[in-house]
Amino acid sequence: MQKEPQTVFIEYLNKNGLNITPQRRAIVETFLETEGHFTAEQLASYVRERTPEIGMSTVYRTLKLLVDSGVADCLDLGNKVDLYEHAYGHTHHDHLVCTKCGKKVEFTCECLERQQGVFAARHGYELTRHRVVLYGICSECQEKGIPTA
Amino acid sequence: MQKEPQTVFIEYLNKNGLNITPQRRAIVETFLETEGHFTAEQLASYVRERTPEIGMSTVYRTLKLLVDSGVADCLDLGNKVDLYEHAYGHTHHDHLVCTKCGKKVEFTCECLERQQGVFAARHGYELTRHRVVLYGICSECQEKGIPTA
DNA sequence: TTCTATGCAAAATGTTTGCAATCAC
DNA sequence: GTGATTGCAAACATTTTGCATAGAA
Repeated sequence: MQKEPQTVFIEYLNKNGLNITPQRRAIVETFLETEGHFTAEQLASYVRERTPEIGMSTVYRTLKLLVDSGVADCLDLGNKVDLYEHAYGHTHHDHLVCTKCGKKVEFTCECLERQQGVFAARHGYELTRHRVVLYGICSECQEKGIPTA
Repeated sequence: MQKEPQTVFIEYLNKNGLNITPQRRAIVETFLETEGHFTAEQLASYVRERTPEIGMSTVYRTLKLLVDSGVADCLDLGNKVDLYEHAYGHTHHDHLVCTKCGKKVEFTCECLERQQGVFAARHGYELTRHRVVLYGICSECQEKGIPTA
């Protein structure tokens, strides 16, 4: 049986002598209610729908705690914007991104998972993580048919 | 027999009604003399060693032309900084980055090259490109032995 | 001469930080 | 009370843009 993500976060706060504040509560709750991939800015606007008086720095700072506690993952899909997604209880996956509409699909590449260690070892690297992003055009955007420039 | 990269760039300029200026000349030459991965800022400082009066915007604008012409590649290795490398006459490769010292190794993952089309097709995507970055700690940094926090 | 390019300074972007006031425990 | 937290504004780093001047063809 697995812990609730909230619990994981609370325990992380306790363990590190950090306080549980209304802002942090609102941010985690909103974070967990929001599926998919979103920016800090988007999350902030969702949080403000219920708790209007939250500053961006608090959102950024709390997101950092969420990542450290293992509840959130921070993705860099190559847009210069950090995206966040649920991490706790989710298995590792990579992303396929539509370059027209931005739609994202998750997938797992078993072969890369297997192979990456081989490359790393070959060059004497101790692997910590990887990032695989495939870029393409999704079927809907292909139909809309703006030809690929 | 292959064209020289300079030639490719000059032809690109001509074809698009763009001028050949001393600045563009200095930037391409320096770009081609510089091996590896470097930022726009670094390239600018190399160019200025011989041609001191070059503005950053010109460097950025010219790098964009170099990428468009196929002479340069622009990489995003997850540092929020664009890195540039030689593209013309080089085959596609991915990168293995040391998270301590930043050292980069290039490799090719045949299996991903083969597999990526399968994933894309499965989700109805028409693939355009991919980005694979493996992060780890290189052998030298392992020896220096600052334990992985 | 005509259209493109340059360099500067200012804007834009997304994120981080300093700090005084405030809150959790 | 004491130390952690907040919100603001300012700082940041990187890249882009507007514009008047200068340059290529």
